[in-house]
Amino acid sequence: MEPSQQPRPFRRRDPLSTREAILCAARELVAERGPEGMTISEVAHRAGVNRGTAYQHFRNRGELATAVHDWFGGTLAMLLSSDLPVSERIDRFLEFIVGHPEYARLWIDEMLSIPNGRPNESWKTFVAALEVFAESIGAQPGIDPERLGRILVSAPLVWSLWANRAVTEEDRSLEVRHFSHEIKRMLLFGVLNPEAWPEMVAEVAKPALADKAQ
Amino acid sequence: MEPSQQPRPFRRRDPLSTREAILCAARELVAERGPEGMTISEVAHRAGVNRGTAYQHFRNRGELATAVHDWFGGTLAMLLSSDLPVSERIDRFLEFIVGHPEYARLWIDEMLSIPNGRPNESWKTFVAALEVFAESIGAQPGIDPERLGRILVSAPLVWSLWANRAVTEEDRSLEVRHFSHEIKRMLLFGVLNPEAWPEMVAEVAKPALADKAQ
DNA sequence: GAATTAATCAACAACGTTGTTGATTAGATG
DNA sequence: CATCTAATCAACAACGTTGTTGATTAATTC
Repeated sequence: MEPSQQPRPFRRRDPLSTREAILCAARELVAERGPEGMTISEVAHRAGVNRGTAYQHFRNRGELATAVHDWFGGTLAMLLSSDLPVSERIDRFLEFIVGHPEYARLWIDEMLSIPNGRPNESWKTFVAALEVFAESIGAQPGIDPERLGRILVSAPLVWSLWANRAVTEEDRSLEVRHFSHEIKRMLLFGVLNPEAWPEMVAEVAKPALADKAQ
Repeated sequence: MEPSQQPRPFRRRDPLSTREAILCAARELVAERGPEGMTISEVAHRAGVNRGTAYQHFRNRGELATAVHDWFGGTLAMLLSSDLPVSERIDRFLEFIVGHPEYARLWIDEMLSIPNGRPNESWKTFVAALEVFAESIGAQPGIDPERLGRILVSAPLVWSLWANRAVTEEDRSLEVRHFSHEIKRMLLFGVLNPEAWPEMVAEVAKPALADKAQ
């Protein structure tokens, strides 16, 4: 490597947007390769920034990782709470999550790593909202908000990442409509025809804790 | 590091179980840290084997990774097909998946990385079985097998990893019963009370493709 | 029991990543 | 304009991982 004749090519200084560029690249990388796959080198490279600059903004790898994590927590609440009617809320949610695969991936990682991380405030408020809903006239009786919440969130997350295999924008929005239709259908009517499954109906009629007792 | 006086401590030779130990450690590691988090060094260390030995059994990191992948594909079919009644099948599935978190994690990675990997044969047969079911008297009308399959599989997978935070064995089996109850309830009755959501019922009555047309 | 095979390991070189340091200078402040 | 702060970068050392090679020897075969 010969010493370059040209003066060092300094970039225009704008620490705020530099930091944002680094964070953005980090999110992207975590989304692509999972949290362990993110390296400072690659992040800096993608952000078009010297590796040392990244260390100026984030003390070390761990701090960058938690910064990604925090950014995520911030936007999560926004997504779960809304005053739109349910049907539109579902569509908005699905569209957002398909349009932001890095977000879906982060969310899944978040769900899988709660023991290590801090407790998640926005998740609690989401479950609280489900509890209110479960008591309302619009809900089926006997709902378990905590577990239903897991189902309602995780299924679209995993699906959305899968759906992003679609190449064209058209294919993607078609897939959104298909999934939206199926999940609404399921929410309204379930999957099994109760008349054909009397034993299961009887089993579910009992509370969960008594199921396997005796 | 001084040269050791003792003769080199050779381990009893048993290539088959050595290979199995390496594969097992690899699975464990992929489960814990995701596919990018698996290093040959750590795998060898956990398997109690010299790193060079690992290279004797697997040409390189990639080959070990696909070996893990293949092991997974093999056991997948077994899990999805069964002649048990539905209710028990659900319980067995949930118990297995909670008892084998490394499997759940691998499965999720698999679902998220289909574009890179080879197409998944066992998934196709699973969807085919769902198609047959969808036409049967036991099913609700209008089911979309492909999308329903995603929901039915991904939700328990993500839940199971979350459920493994439970410390005691008792807590875990309690959680299994709760989730089992909720998912059966949902399969039978859905989530929303159709009478309270006439617009959504009307929306779902139309086929998915016509939803947003006009 | 001698010769062969191959399973196991230690040591090596090449490479990538990490975190640190010191030099350079853009932009802010006086 | 002179000074100061801190944003940016290049270079460095320490470390871990990768894949290779050659030595050692447990099993197997003849």
